Amino acid sequence: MHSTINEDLRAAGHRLTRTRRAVLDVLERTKYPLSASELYQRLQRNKVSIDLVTVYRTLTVLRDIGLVAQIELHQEGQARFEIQHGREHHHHIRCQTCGKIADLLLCPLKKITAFIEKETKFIVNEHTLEFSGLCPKCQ
Amino acid sequence: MHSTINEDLRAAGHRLTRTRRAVLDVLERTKYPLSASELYQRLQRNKVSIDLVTVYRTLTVLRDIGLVAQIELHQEGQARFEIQHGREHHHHIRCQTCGKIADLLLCPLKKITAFIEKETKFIVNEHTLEFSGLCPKCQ
DNA sequence: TCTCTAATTGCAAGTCTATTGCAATTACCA
DNA sequence: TGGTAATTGCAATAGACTTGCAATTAGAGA
Repeated sequence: MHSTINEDLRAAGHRLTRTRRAVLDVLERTKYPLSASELYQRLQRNKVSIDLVTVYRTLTVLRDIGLVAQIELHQEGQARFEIQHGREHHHHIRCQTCGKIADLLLCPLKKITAFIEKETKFIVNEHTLEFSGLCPKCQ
Repeated sequence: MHSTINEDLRAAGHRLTRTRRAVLDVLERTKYPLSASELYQRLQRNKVSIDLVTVYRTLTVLRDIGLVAQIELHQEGQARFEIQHGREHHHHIRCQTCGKIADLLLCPLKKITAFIEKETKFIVNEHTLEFSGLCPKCQ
């Protein structure tokens, strides 16, 4: 598992350091996308001393080579990150009251993307699709 | 047209001031969503002297009563605002190279929302759907 | 029209997320 | 083992957005 991650990093001229492993470990153990500062706090709790700046830089590298996905939820004011490597493309829903984030294991946008490309003459490379509402507990 | 806007404001305990009219005017004349600072610059160009803080506060009020929509595009790092009043619900596509933003006059999410509500037991109140890619000129 | 109150605004300062410069450290290939 | 490039921490900075507060303004009622 980590061997592929290592290869992906090296292919982009990067190294799989202790720091990066620690960041990936936290992300792999968390079932929802984390912000940089949440990630930093969890590292501290695990007695892993990594500067917040390094967390940001690590997330940027991991995102740029596609191991990690950057997610922006409506009006949250901060980016979140989750492991992408080995996971299906998916989206999220967030509770407007308690902030709980759940995965949506679907993406209904393939046909729509083709339609948009025809209509707008854009080439579509990415899309963002996030829902918000009230989770069962907060209703 | 402005009469309804006025009523909406008053219903929420607000006033339609010269300042708010100026902000709405700029938004109405612009065919794509503006950030607070872009809006501020346009006001200055029009010799309308409104503090940037007031622009932020105005946009918050207009958004909260539903006259204006707040849009967040992937990795832009700033919110954008556009007139919602009298317009169809729609989404956007943004060029990753030149930043051009185009409207997509469609929303494919009604059925999907019903499905998500059934699957997750969330009540869905909002969704964000934005695309990015390359516009015809930048391909 | 005048007055009074609450909403609005500008200015200064502050908060929070994220980035950059630079020197010290570390990884790893030859 | 040495040399070089990547990585990291620390300090400073940038940028979006918010808050406190005093001054101004709108407009409802007298």
